[in-house]
Amino acid sequence: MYEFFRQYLNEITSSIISDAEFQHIEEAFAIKSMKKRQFLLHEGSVCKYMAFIVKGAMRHYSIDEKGNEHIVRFGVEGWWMSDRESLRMQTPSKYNIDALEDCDLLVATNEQLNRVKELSPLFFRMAHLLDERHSIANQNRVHASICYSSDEKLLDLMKNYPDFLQRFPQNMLASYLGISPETFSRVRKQINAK
Amino acid sequence: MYEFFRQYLNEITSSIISDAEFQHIEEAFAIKSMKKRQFLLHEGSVCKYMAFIVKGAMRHYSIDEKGNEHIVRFGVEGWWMSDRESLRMQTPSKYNIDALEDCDLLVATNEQLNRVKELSPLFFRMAHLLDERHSIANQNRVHASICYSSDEKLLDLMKNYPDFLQRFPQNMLASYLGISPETFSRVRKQINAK
DNA sequence: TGTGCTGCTTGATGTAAATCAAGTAAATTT
DNA sequence: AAATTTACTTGATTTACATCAAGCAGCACA
Repeated sequence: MYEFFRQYLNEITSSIISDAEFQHIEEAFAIKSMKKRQFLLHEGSVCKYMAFIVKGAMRHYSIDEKGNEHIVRFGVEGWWMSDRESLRMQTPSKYNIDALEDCDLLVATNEQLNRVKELSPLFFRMAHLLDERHSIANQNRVHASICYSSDEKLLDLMKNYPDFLQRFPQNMLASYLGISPETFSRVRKQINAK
Repeated sequence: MYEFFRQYLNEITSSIISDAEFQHIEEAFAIKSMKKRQFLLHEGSVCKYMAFIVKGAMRHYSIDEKGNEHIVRFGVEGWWMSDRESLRMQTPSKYNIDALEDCDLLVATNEQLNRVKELSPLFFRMAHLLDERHSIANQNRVHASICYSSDEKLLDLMKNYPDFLQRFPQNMLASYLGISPETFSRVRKQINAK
């Protein structure tokens, strides 16, 4: 359970974490299992956890006045899930996070996170790298969302996250791209024809 | 020139930086003036600098095959400008950055940045906070871009960055929102009618 | 074996916004 | 001051995409 997390930390920081340091991290993160459709965060409440996904898949989304879901982010093994804004500022979230598959998570609260950042320099560095990557990924997502037509959006998705197409239903992928499921289906057909 | 930067650092970290520590920072950042329309980064080249804007305004944008500009970010006094992906990975950028007004900048290269992060814990903390904020801002931008119709996008802009409406021409604001200048003009009229 | 879900496709219709085009006003250049 | 460019608006037309609606296939479960 923690072994995968340890590997992840080594990899992302290009280091080998010591037993002593990993001890701190292990203490800060609790194991949490979630069944499909269970919620990690409900709109209106403050985000409790920063969650590392060991197994399974999740989605981070909002619901508008008309009841439409808008997925801002997916998460799979080796990804983090949280509403950072809500977690850091301790403000009510406008988002939901739930499990798309049965999940095994490692979760830490905001305080535990701050504590472990102080105790483990490697974890601190990891947090930094993570923010950087997250920042860059979001930048690219903004770019795609502003510049691309729906077929370009889909092609971009197919290129960057080909596994998502197998793993998630098309209506969710459509929501992620900001297009309707029908358009998704039609554009997909059109692309495959080539 | 550096005084504004020093204030900024104090503010964002909620600390008071020592002379000794600020010395390191001052050494890492060079003063750079730019005339309106001058480029800090050209598409295809590797981003040289992380730039702190002391005075003036800039834009970060791409140009598509049809020659249309897509602005992903504006920058004004107290904001940072760079293509982080290109700077950190030292890869060619797909973006341009140029000055919308005459600018005074403080610039550091990637190495200088790494060095000053090592030398100054406060600067390191600042970098961390910055990434966090940047991440959150981009998250919200993704959300707006996926969920909002064009009038909601404009209202969102008016709420979050009211000064931009005075400062930047409408065609650029339209580009930033991912809508056409004509739509911007019409939607704006419609909103003001209320 | 049926009854209802869920996921996906396809066609018909509607609509928001892009594009095209023209014109005015303001700012810059000469 | 005239000429040119840039910024913005307004109307007409087109287009991409959403919405509405129906139908089908696979799966769950009773």
